[in-house]
Amino acid sequence: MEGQNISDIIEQYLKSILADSEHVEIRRSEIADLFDVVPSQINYVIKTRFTIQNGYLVESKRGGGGYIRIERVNLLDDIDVLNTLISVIGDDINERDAVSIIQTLYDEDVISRREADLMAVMVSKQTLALTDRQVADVLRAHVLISLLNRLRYES
Amino acid sequence: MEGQNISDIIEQYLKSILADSEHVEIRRSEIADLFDVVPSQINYVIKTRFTIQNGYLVESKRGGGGYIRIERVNLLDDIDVLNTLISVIGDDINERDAVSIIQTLYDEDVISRREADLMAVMVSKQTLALTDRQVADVLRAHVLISLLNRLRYES
DNA sequence: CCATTCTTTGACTAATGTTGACTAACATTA
DNA sequence: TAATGTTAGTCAACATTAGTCAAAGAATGG
Repeated sequence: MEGQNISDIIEQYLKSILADSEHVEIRRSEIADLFDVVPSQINYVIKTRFTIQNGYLVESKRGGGGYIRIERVNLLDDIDVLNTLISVIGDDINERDAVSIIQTLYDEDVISRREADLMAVMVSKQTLALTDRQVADVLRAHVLISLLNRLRYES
Repeated sequence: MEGQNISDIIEQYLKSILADSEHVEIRRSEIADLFDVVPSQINYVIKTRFTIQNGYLVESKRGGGGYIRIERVNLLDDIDVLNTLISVIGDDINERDAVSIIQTLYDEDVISRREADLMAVMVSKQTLALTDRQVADVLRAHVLISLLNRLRYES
């Protein structure tokens, strides 16, 4: 079932630590050595198995004393709303549609008036001032999806 | 726990003093000796961790009796925080400095934790995913200034 | 058996930290 | 005032981590 491949084994290892602790902090090369894989495989495991959809937050730092930290977070009840809205966004979105999504979030009490205002500023044409409107639409979609993903959990 | 590298440890040391006092005045070589690093590492720590974006002012003097003085500034007391921070941003800004500014806004009770989190998402590299990093830095400055300006209204 | 998806690998890139040689500013003393 | 000593500042080389990406290999489903 599980544990067929090394990625699954590493996943289980990390999750066994996360069963007791709210977070786990690793040195990438150490875990890679422990399981005798190349360091980038750790990135693969994290990218495929410790996503925000699964309730995990990942942060890292490079350089001396660098680390990768995985944190377990509480997903909120608004998941369905958020999933629906994210699926609506697609690869690009114009300002009008973006604002209507933000309005929906406010109507559904997912965000406050002030948060809605900040988000609206963020997706406005004026803020995303780029010469290429297509690029701006793509970027706006990026921004919105990032924000919605952030709303999935609370810290 | 963080602070695996010596720069983090020195940062924590200085901040522990600043927790009680409005300022800390050091002799560079003494701190360098204390932590067994070269003197210029102290400059590195200050340059990366005690910037105005972080709410600190640094002044120093060379020659006999020289010193480095780090002061915690209360941006709210002085002038308008927002104006101060906006003037600091300039034409472009990297993610690190942007996050420092957002952190300062939170420290100064201008924004809530959640608003800070959302703003951090907005200025993150991942969100502002552009091929050209320079363009991303310019856009980030634009975004931050737009957000700060929005914080002026209502309240 | 083929096509598709998932996993593994490593070369290259990026970010951050550490070090030391050299420079600049200031103070003291001759 | 000039010379010397005592500090801090700058900068570039080097060191130490993690991230990206695409190609190759393995597993899976039809």
